[in-house]
Amino acid sequence: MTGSVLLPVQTASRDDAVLQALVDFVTGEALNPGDRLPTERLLAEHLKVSRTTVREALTRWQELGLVERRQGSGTYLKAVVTRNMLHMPLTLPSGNDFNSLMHTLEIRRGLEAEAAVLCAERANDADLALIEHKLIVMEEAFHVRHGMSADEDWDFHLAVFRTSGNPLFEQIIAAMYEMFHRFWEHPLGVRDFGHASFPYHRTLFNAIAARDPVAARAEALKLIATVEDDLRRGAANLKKQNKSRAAE
Amino acid sequence: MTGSVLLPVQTASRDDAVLQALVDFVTGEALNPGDRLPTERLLAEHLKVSRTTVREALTRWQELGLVERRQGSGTYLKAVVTRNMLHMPLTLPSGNDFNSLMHTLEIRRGLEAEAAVLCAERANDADLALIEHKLIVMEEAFHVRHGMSADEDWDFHLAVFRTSGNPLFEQIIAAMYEMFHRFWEHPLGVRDFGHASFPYHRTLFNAIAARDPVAARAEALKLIATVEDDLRRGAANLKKQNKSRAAE
DNA sequence: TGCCTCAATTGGTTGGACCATTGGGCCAAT
DNA sequence: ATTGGCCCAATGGTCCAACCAATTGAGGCA
Repeated sequence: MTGSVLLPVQTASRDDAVLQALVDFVTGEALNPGDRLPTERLLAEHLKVSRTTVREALTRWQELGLVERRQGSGTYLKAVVTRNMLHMPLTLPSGNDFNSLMHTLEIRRGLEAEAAVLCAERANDADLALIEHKLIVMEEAFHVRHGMSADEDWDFHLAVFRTSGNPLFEQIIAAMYEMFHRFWEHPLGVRDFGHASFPYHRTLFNAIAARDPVAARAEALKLIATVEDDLRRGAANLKKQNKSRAAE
Repeated sequence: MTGSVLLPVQTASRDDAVLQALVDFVTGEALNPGDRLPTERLLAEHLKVSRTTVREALTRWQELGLVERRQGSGTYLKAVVTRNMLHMPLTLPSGNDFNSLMHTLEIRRGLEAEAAVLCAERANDADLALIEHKLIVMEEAFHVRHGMSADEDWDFHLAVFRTSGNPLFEQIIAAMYEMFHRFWEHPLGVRDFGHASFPYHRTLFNAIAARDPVAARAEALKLIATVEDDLRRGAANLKKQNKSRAAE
């Protein structure tokens, strides 16, 4: 009896190999997003596999958003393809209810706080200048429009994430933003959505500028908390509306 | 000229329709994760489409992690399927270097702490019993093998994430784990990798069982910290090896 | 020049065949 | 009664050859 463990044998399926070969081809030819891939028939011939197998592989890339297929035209690259890509399929069951929206905020709560910490630890003077600039732009937009401006707000947060030195923050939180806003075209009766978060942008910046990770985390959490409050108010509004509508 | 709007012709490709029909079937039959779906041949016959089309649809579900196929056995549901699911597959480039791995740990630091908090707040007695069971299984495996066992370890954390009530934790952290495991297969000189994290599994459970969110966060952070230490040690080992090899 | 037509190209679908793996049932040996 | 080997039906994986449907561009025509 040895302490060793029996590992299952490697059985990489065929279309995995096709995908790998495709990665090699795309990187080898230095293809960029927008470029056209070879015909399915050509790929099948060159890779010595059937067209069916090529199609299964391409279907998987399509589902990941790496590629777009246009009947009669061809298959086009939609994103940069590299070896060692990290696939993260996210799916929310019934993504338009209050709970699902709140779930995206719970992720943001964890990640934005962590990003703020890293940002405060790692920001150099140039980073700070950029973040402050984004902050000022956002504040000006706020005063002009008497309300939060989604783009300028996002730009500010983006600068924070990038300064954290970890590209995953930007990618994942961007996905959360998009999930959130896909069902938030017009706020659920909350006219000044996001209004309450405004002052915490500056306090967050101050904490970062002071290189105070603990304070930065605290301010980031306060900021998210205001968004969660807004969401709860919106849900309450919606409930009221439904009730009065049902009473008719 | 009427005021009506010209909607694009029903362009939902065939396998989109198949997917929709599958959703109806799964919800109608009240299938749960782990249950087996009908044969591809049966589905093709009932839906009046070719088996190829059914396969393309199932391939997409597989890529989203909704379903798992086992040759010779069948196709099994892996997650809850509902109408109005919101999919957002996220794929990002990343390498197998030290920095990339550390980035995944920074994400885990933020998310596992948050998940532990939510878990401590929301766990009921049944949840606690399940988590404790996974913990015991993991501890037994540890004593038998004199080291951490990846599967049992993951099962424990999975139970925590699921109890948090937010499916996004599991999905995001699963991707982080996968990236880590890709690297783990080439052991980097650290024979007892993960060893130090062992005791914190029980302390984490104790905090959750005591419904103490603050303590749960603290224990989760300690656990991740040990993994970060292991990774740093591994990176140092690797560096040393390279240096001595270069000196030959 | 500008428009139309048509044929080649390309992804989408089909039916049918065969391969590889799985899992259960059966049976002989222990 | 249990173990191990064997077979076989069911199931996902791959392949082929043909046809359908959308797109594109070249060539013809007014």
